[in-house]
Parts: sequence; structure tokens; C-alpha cells
Amino acid sequence: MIFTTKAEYGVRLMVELGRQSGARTATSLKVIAESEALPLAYLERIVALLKKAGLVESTRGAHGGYRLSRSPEEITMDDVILALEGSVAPMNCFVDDTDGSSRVLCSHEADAGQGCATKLLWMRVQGGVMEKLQQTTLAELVAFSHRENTPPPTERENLTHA
Amino acid sequence: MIFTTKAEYGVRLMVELGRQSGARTATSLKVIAESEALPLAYLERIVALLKKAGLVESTRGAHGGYRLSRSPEEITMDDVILALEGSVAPMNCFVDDTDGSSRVLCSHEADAGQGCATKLLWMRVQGGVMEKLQQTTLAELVAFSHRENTPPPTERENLTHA
DNA sequence: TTCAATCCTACCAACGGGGTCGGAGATGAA
DNA sequence: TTCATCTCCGACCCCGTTGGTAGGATTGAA
Repeated sequence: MIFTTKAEYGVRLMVELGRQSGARTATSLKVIAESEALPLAYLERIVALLKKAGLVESTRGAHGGYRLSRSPEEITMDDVILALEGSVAPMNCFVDDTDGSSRVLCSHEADAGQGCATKLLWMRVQGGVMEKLQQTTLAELVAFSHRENTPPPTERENLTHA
Repeated sequence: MIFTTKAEYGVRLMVELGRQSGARTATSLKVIAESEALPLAYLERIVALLKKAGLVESTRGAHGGYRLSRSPEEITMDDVILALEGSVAPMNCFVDDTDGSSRVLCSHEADAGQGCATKLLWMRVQGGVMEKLQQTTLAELVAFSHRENTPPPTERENLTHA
């Protein structure tokens, strides 16, 4: 499994906020939890990650809630996933650097005096994942989830990316 | 973490067998375990997966061991990883079908009567991973791990894929 | 002042990952 | 024939992480 439910729930939460993006009032977690059938207490911890990353803003107190810091078009999913999962590494020995340029720390490398046989593969895979995440905006997911409500004529073309 | 140590160890094992690809005698697990500093008993279980997938052949008894079923050039890493990990799914609700065409079974989809907001994203990510795996052959990894022994002049160009 | 929200910390059960152990069947060499 | 190696196979086990709960403190609108 590449991602945990943090990513699943967090992305759904972001999409939900993206839908309300035009609204003036903030959206409470309670509403989102009910509409997505997710545990509220768990969502609280997840949204904290998104807030710390500056992706959402909050207002406390009655009638408070959350809203996006930027417009959905300006939010790419690599920011979201990185905020939620911490990093996207193919293997333990791969540690993402915070600035995005993934640095490779492979403990096996120094061991036998020979190169890490899997390094090339993991680099490519990680590159492939990050590429797809960067290419996908929150706005796309919002539009896609809308379209899914009414059975679309040709949906498959959206799945493959240019 | 995208992959478990099954993938890490299994790929290293395959690379090791790929190095011995020309040899007439089979390579015993014990030799591989020692040269890669991996637990032998665990390797036994891992290589069983590779054998079941038809990627390696074995001969039992004294002086037995394992060898590749095909030449390293003919082995793409998607076969190897799928044999080791069972599937490469971004999320629980994604179930790969055995024939390669990944079928999507998302439990949330039927729930609220609305489309799965994350479906588009997970499809793209999975596609990105599978693409990279298919593009990489075992022969490449063998060559790469050789080159790493003697510090290469320009190694970075190998990491980015066309 | 009351109620609804965000916030924050501690706690916990279950599961899967990452092994270990012991033995049982081949099989070539001494 | 016996022995040293191998592959094979199932049971077992430790432990960290995941996924989630409990309970409260703080904030702010009505």
C-alpha cells in the first residue's frame, strides 16, 4: 500500500473544501465528517497536518471551521500528500529532503562496498509518483468527483494523463 | 513506504542472480545471503514467491540453488515487484486484477451516491509507478550496480528516465 | 453565558511487517 | 551408504505503525 488513510481522508477533506471554495463561511469538520462518513476525531488530527502545511486556514469558536488558503487551481497534490504522509519514499532507506530534492540515504550502500542494486529502480518509481502528484491539481479532483455523480459518457480519458 | 523489504530483498536477489546469469551452476541462497548480508531464512520465503511466478528455477540437493528462467534483458521489474508484493495499490480500496488491468473497487463509491474523490489521483499514481516498473529491466539494474562499484564520472544521467 | 467549534494530549487495540525455528524432502560427493 | 548441503514448508513471535477513541481546554458568535 502506497498511502495510508491519512492521505485518503485528507484528500477527500480537501476536495470537500474545494467544493465550498466560493462560499463565504468556513466549513466545519462535523459537516465534512458526516457527508463523507469519516470519524470526526480522526479528521481533527488529519486537518491539523494540512493546517501546519499552510494549505487550509481555520476560524475557531461557534460557526467556525476550515477553508482553503489558496484556490483549488493553485493547489497541487504533491503538497497535499507530502503534508499528510510526511514523505513518499519507495523504501526505508529513501529519505525525502524537505526542499523537495529527494536525497538518497541507503544504508546498504556503504556495507558491501558495492552499489545499491535497487537505487536506480526506486529513484525512477519515486520520480514517477511525484510527477503524477505534481501534475494533478485539487481543482481537477473537484471537477472529477462532480462528474462522477451523473454517469459520464467518456470518463476513462481523464484517468490517463498527458 | 511504497514497498516492503520483500521487494528490496527480492530485487537484490534477482540482481545477484542476474550477475551469475552466464554461469553454468546454480547459485545457492546461502551465498547470496552472505554477500548481501540478508537473513537466509527470510530469503527462502522470498525466493519462493519468485519461483511461483516463474521468474527463477531451482535445483534441489547438494550444489543446488537458483537461476533465472529468462535472460535479464527479458525480465521487466513489474513482473518482479508484482510477484513479490502481490500488488501495487495506492490504497486499500484499489484491487489489482491479476491480468494487469487494474480494476477499481472503491467501497466509498457506492456510499454517499457521489464519485470517489480520490479515484482519479490514485489511478494516475498507480499508472506512474507501473510505467516506471515496466520500463526498467533487470539487465539495467545489473549494469547499474556494477557501475556503482567504481565511482562513475556521470552517474546521475542514469537516474532520470526518458 | 451558553453552545459550537477548533485544538491538544494521552491512550489503546489490531494488524502487518519482518523476521526465527525446526524439520522434512532431494541429491551429489566421499 | 552415509553424509553434507541444498531447497522446501509450516508454525510461531516480536514489535512498530496505523487507525481510532476519550477527554478535556480554549475560543468566539449569538
